Amino acid sequence: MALERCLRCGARAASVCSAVEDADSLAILAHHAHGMVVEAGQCFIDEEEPARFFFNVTAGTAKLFKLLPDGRRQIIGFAGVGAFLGLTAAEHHAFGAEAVERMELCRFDRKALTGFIHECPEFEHRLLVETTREIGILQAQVLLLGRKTARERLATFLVQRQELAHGSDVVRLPMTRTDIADHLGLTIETVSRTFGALRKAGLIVLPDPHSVKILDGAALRAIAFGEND
Amino acid sequence: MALERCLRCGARAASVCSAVEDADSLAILAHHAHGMVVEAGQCFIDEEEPARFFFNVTAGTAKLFKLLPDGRRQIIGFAGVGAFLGLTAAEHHAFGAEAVERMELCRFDRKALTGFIHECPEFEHRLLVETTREIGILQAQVLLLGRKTARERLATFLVQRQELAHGSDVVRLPMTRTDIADHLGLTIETVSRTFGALRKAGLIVLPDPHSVKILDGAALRAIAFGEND
DNA sequence: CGCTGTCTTGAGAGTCCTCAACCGTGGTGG
DNA sequence: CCACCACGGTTGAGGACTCTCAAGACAGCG
Repeated sequence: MALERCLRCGARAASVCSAVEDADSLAILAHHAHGMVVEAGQCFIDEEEPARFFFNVTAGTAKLFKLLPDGRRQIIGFAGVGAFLGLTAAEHHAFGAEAVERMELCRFDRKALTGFIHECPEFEHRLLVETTREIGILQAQVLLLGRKTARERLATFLVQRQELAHGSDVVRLPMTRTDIADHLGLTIETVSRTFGALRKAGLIVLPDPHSVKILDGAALRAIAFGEND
Repeated sequence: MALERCLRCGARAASVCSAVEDADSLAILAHHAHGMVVEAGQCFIDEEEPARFFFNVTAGTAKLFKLLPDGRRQIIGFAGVGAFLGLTAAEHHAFGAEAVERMELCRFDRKALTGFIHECPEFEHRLLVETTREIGILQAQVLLLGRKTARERLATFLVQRQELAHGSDVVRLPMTRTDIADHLGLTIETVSRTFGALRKAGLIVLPDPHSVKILDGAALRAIAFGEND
């Protein structure tokens, strides 16, 4: 039954759902959950679209983006396992979402879940913690885009990715160079050149375009935090 | 008594406090509130400082900023009447706050208010709405910093300021050119030149450095949203 | 084997930054 | 009363970082 799926969910520990502990409430939550798969490159939230669903990422990675009429794109962030998407102050989404790699999602009807949230203070509390954390991440991104150089931006990105990988030396980058560029407010060429510069400086190795081996994490962090050029 | 002060508070309608409606809860909230005045230029939150207090802005405007070790500054946003400051996922503040003009604040002890919030679901719900709104604002700022030109950034800023002024043609800018530059990821010279360019184009008039009269709001919005050059 | 898509690398251009001078206002004090 | 200074803002000239345009390398795939 549905409840079992939630209990066995690999993303449960990382997600807001872990706030729901008692079996009755979890049964209700499970009842509203609809599992789905999204293939790489597929869009599952359209910017400006009415916000009908919430999504919980249970596998894979998504890119969240905003577009300008002439096609310029800014990737607001990447959503990995445990991310909760679709909360919005307005009645429509303020950004689009597209799978970077094959994803598994848990979809909730927005109206139904909104009612459930109101009756489950622990869930709402956990959401508040998550939105607060998200604000901190976005503020850091604002600093990056407003005041950091290309080199500092890429170093920051790599440090963040390494933290997501629990400090492992080898970091996987499921997104393309274009995605990284649109995330860091740069062009694909500048991203590529800056990767090359970090490699030449002996800070990283690039076995292939979708993974990085970090040789000198301390130096990378120093660059990221603006402690030297 | 304290309750009366909350009930008569001019910022109440605009703030999260309006979520607390019943008298008993409001009395508890009022009991934790400590009114204070901060003069222009004074700092009331230091970056990295342990987060001991929440603040509710009841008058004036603050700038919220992050610094890099070499002095580069990014203004994350401006906090006006009704803004609730100090929510953080970590135990210390991730940004500093300084009064742009004389301010009045309502200060709450973080631990005490956190306890209150847990017992007042309406308050927590309202905080979630506000943090969600804040996320939307920050995402728009990320788009601005990552992908907009200087002209588009300043136009966006003026449009936002006009909305805060309820659409009035004459918009007050309490902050300095340096503050605007640090908010838009530009230099003071570029801000000044871009103001000049918008003035020459007949879109705005600058009676003095701290106010703008908007002559062609539609054109300004078109520039802001990237619908033309 | 050619096609497609992604990434890399190079050369030149452009937007914005840096450095610098100048202007206007307000406050201070001789 | 006015010289002087501090501060914020404006304007100009030159430079730099990143972008644009372009070509080439490489892997995957029909």
